[in-house]
Amino acid sequence: MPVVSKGVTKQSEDFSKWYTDVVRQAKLADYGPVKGTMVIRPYGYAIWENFQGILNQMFKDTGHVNAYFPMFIPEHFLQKEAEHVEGFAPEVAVVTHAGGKKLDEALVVRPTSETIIWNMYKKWISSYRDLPLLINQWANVVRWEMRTRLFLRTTEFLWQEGHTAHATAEEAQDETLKMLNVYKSFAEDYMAMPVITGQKSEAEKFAGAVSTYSIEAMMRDTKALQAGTSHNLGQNFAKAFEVTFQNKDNREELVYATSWGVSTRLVGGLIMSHGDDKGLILPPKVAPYQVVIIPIFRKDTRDLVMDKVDDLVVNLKQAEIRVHVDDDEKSSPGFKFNEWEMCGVPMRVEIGPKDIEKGHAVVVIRHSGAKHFIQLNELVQFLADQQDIVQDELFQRALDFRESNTHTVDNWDDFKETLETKGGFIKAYWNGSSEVEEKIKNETKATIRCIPFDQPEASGKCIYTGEPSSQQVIFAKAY
RNA sequence: CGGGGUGUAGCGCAGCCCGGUAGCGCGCUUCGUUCGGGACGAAGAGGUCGGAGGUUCAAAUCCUCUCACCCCGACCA
Repeated sequence: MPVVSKGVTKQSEDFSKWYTDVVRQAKLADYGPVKGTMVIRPYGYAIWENFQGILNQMFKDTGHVNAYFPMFIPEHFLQKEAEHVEGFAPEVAVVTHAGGKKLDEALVVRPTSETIIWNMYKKWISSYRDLPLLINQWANVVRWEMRTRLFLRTTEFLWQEGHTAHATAEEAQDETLKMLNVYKSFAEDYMAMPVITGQKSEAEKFAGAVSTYSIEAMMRDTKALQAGTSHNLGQNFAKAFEVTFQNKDNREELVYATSWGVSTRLVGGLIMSHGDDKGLILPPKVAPYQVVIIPIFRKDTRDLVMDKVDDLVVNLKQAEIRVHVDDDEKSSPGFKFNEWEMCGVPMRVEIGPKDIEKGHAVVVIRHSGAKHFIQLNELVQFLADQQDIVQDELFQRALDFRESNTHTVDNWDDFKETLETKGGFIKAYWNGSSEVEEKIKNETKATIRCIPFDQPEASGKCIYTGEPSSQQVIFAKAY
């Protein structure tokens, strides 16, 4: 029997399918004509714009300025840093022809901008007085990935990349961790997405970095998502691009560097942190619309209802609440309820003749389904109060979910058993060997997401070799 | 790159085995009735059947080649 699908695939049935269904049905994004490319549609882009607005302010508050560097990079730039070229070579797109002829030197389309930026920094930095240099750019980058998924991994994606230059190693390390914490605040306070901060293992770190730190979040299928990274690049790029400065003692020194970024992948993280079988659930602080009003009327009651709605809109806007009125007369209220639930608007207001008669409106909270009857004169205040309440509940719910899907194990059999039957994050000790990490990955598909800053007092023994170990790490299957 | 799948109306699909003037659902347009959890009726618009060759009186259907996309694995934010 042909089933006309209303709604989306259930999460419990097929999480991947659910994700794709939601992205498309909520009109966040669509596939582009070239394999792996994505069109970010207005509703999805509105979320990204909200991310940008908040992050941009956070960057400025921490002393950074924005700039823009070119997308085309001379091919030999990429080859200057050994690890860097090795890490990115397989996934760069290269332009060999332009202007109707073959180019003398091929141009790579930036997969990240360290090389072109450090090429420029060489020109700009000569004295300790030029430091620190704290620049961010909002840009697109291209990485030719084998397997792509909307928002999570696409051939071209949007991101921000901060690139800083410092006079000392300590300063660079401070900057690296400072920005990691900016990301943590953003994820938790705005996206309501709890994250674990920690250091990446040698195998997982950025190609060209001395050390990489990340924020790791758990999605609703209990898989891990690396949601942001911050790198201490040491003097690697300064060496490669010969960027030196004269210190106070008039001695020449190599500059210390950091870079840090988050991408449109965060939109995917947002979707998979909160969504349910009805569709998206957006935290108020990043939702394009925080309130949707659905007026309920017939021809003869239209003006009565719309008068109230118009008043309400004015007052909500005054209270700086992002509000949308769906007064489309072609679709029924029931249709709109489902539609806006799919789109994840945190709260919905229904106003019809019956409500007006009683002097109230109906408010339905998206994530809980809770229904409230609120007097019209208290409505704006109620909705304003709910913003924070909903925001907090979503964070708490996500945190509870992560905690209840995080398991600590201390022997290899339990490790495999837990991973297979329960999934989620697994805390276990590890001896620090890349070889062991590789073996575990091959045997279980689980990778070390990070070595959390938050470590237990006691030490333990390596989950794989049984050797004594002082570092507990988080294993998980990851996106 | 390995494995699997799909290309027919905007979307989802049937038709292909067994060749004979292209169909269904949703969506879209117009009009009317509806409107408090995915409304209904009537009338319409819309397709070089992914592309190129071939077989045939005749190809969406058979044959050959090709292209594209999706899903699952190895690499990655």
